[in-house]
Amino acid sequence: MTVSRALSNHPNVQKETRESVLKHARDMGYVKSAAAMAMRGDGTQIVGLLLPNIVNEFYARFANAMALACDQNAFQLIIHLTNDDKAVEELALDRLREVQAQAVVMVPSPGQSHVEPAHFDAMRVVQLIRQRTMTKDADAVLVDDGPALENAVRHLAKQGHSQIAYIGADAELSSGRSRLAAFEKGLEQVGLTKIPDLIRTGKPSFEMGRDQARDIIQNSPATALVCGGFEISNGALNAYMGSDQARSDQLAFVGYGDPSHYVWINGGISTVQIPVDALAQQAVDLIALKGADHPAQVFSFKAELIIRGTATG
Amino acid sequence: MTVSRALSNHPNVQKETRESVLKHARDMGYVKSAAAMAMRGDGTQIVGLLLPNIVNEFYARFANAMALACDQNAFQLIIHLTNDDKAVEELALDRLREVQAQAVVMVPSPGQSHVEPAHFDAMRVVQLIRQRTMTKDADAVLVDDGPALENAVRHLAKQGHSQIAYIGADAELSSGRSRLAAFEKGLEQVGLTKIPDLIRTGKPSFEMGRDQARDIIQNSPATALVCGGFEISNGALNAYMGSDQARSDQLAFVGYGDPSHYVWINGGISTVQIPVDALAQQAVDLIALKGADHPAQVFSFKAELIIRGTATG
DNA sequence: GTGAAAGCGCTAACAG
DNA sequence: CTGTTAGCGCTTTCAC
Repeated sequence: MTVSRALSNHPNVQKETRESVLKHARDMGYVKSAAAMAMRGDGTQIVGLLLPNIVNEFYARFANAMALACDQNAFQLIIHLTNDDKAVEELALDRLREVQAQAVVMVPSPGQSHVEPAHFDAMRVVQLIRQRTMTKDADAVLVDDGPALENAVRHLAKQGHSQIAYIGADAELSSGRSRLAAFEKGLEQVGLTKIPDLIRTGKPSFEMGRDQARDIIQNSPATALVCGGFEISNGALNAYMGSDQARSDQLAFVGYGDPSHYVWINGGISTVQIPVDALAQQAVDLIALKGADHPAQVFSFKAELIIRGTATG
Repeated sequence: MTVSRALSNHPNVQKETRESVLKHARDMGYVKSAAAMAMRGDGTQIVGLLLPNIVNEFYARFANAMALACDQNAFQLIIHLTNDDKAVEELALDRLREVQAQAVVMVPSPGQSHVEPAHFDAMRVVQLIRQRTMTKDADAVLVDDGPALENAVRHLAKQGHSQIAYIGADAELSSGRSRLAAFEKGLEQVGLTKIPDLIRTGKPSFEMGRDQARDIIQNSPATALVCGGFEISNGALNAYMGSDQARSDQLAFVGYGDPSHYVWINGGISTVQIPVDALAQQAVDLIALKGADHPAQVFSFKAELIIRGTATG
């Protein structure tokens, strides 16, 4: 009827009629049914965000920036936590498909995608931080942290360290591979030999970082430790701060990601800083760009090494 | 047709037919349209969460717990950030109504609700931390922090402090009123007189906390500072850590909320610890309890004073 | 055991 | 300028 046109801003409706309709609608608190619109095929305003968790400050800041941007663009942001679990991730994607989400921004969980079926559908996909090859064309917003990690090793070597340990993700993740490669490249650049026992890789998590760091601190001759992952860094820091004061004072520490409190801890935690706001902005730009076709672009943002107290000589 | 019954687990369908249907559905990655279900009146699986922000570790942990619980209960969690702005909040609520969210968990923004219209509708409402009187029956999950705050004052007095400052939310918030009252009650209990210049209230935010703390540190004779809010605490801590080392060493500090890193900063930040996981669990229980009627219950969880380095004599 | 009809809220495409 | 028809995907009736 006419009210539909009035509410949809169609031209063919009397000025007074429209205003009357709009007023009444406002008075009775009417809102259009998103379900009906979706069913007609008008699409939804829903965007999904899949993260391992949301307590890690990096992810929290990313989610915060995205939520803000989504509110501005009249999107609804649905968040699912995957805990880096493939099965949970697939479930979340299916649920997003149920509500016909326009797009998903996701941190792909480790493990090769076993030829994912129709888990994506019409959703635009933006991969964050990590990149997985997938059947579906997907944009990617990545971090170029190689130079910063090499730089960390060079810096530590210059401080006289020759026993530099590394904790990072294993080769299942593209980011795990590339960070480890950067670390090793750094060693090579300064002429240090790779010590297998000081290189720990695995499924990245707070617990993994904490346990590996604890072991390194207690049982290895390492004099410096470099982290290659957000949760790993926090876990390792937990072990570092909890360890015997004298022992940790002898260990140089370089974290990954830059939670706001790192600057206040232990004279300042040195770290690889990731430009989280730029990443979030790029991700939102990609999903706001509801352009029809998908050129599947890849963006990369440079990380920076920040030297503070824990890595000065 | 028959496939509908098969997919909906109705009894009236041949075993082999059902299995065939299910198999094909899985193969082609079929998922039910949430839009169609919603339109029929079956309700949605959507739950809204309205928070001021999500970088503050308290809110992040709350959101994390809720997101996890929602995934388990097959809910979809839509997050909107209000930045404590009333207008933004109302907009977010309307958007949640559009998608027929089952429930909203919200931290009400400051300011009396100007007889909110139909902003709620059929959504179950759970107020978090703060409570606002509203036309709609709403559950509330609150923090009983009075005893902990009184305790903080008593502890500081016992350490010899007589010039104790307080930064908190103003009277627009029930929580602001009650925390201030608890602080003053604490003063009274130890026989200290209230010093108006050392009591700062206003719209709670990181900036507000930082600026007030900076002013107190630089221009007041206070020897101790108690915070009455999450962002205020982080802002004040920022000023505290950034201030002249000598000056801040002379100032005892009691924060609010217990971000994981407080324990590592400056010998340990004393603080009022809120049981965030219990709060989140209660909120989820309330929304999972899709029981028809609304008894509008109020829950209260006890906060605890944690004394660390910054409040020891 | 299976099929046909109807309706949830909305709007594009046609009448009038 | 305004009204009617039809159909988006799904599940209840109610026949068969």
